[in-house]
Amino acid sequence: MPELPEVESVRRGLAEWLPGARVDAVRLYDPRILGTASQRIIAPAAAEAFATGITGAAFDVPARRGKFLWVPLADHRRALSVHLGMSGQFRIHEPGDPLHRHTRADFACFAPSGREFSLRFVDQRIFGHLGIDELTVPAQWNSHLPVPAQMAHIAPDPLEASTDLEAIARVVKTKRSAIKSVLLDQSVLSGIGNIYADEALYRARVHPLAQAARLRISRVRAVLESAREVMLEALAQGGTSFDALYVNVNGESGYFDRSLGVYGRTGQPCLRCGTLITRLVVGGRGTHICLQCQKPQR
DNA sequence: CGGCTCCCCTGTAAGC
DNA sequence: TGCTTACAGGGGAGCC
Repeated sequence: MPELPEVESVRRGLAEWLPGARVDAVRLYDPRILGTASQRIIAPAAAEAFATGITGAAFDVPARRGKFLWVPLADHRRALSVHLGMSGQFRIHEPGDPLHRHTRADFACFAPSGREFSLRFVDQRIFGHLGIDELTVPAQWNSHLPVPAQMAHIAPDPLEASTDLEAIARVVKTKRSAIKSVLLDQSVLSGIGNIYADEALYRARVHPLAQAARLRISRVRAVLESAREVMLEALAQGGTSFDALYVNVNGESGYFDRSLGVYGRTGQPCLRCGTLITRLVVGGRGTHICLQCQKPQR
């Protein structure tokens, strides 16, 4: 499932193709991709508005905050907003290529070079989302990044230059929930999903159920820095999965399994101490820890 | 505020 | 063997 490093890989791939490209036609194969879990029924007018809003526009350089992605339109007032959800992928195709089974939308594009290509959004589970949205600068973050209005509540992520992890650590310290739940709270710090939350806690040797407010600030700092580190490493390994006709974003064939310390390693020995990795549930999410390395009191 | 639960969806896997 | 059920996960809504 795409978290920050995977979404950034996708963004970089799109950046090779989209800037300056004009959208000649939009085809929505499944309008549910415009909806959300609570708004699944899409009025035909809404689907129409999406298509007409994009058609004729030119794309600018794709941007990202956390797991959220958007492609500003050339007027710099609106953007194609994207969340990959669990299984969302972008693929670049020749216009006539056969459609992948789970293609939900297809943008016929005309590049400045004169080349035509097809930008396709593929999403098996339809947890992903596409939209068209106004760009705004959220007031609550110390950042000047214009983001789609729907994403205004999303906090900056650890890879943004203006993100101050020390300040984030102080915010985390005010939370009474389990540290893992705080890591997954995209309004505190964005980009961390279930996998990297487990990895960051394992690296920093912190128990996922530890109450954030009761952790020493140095431990919180260590967790946040570990999260940043592990995501940077993943990005370095996964950043090259894009070629002329194919975007690999689903993680199934990437670095995932190779470099993970605890995630998905239930029953296997801890790489540091050999203790068997345990699985528990935190905030409804499957959670993987080494009971020896991540003692509750630490 | 925080901690639940449910929902969206579908491929996979376990259980009967 | 073939069916049914459980489960996974990100994010948002609603409730206590």
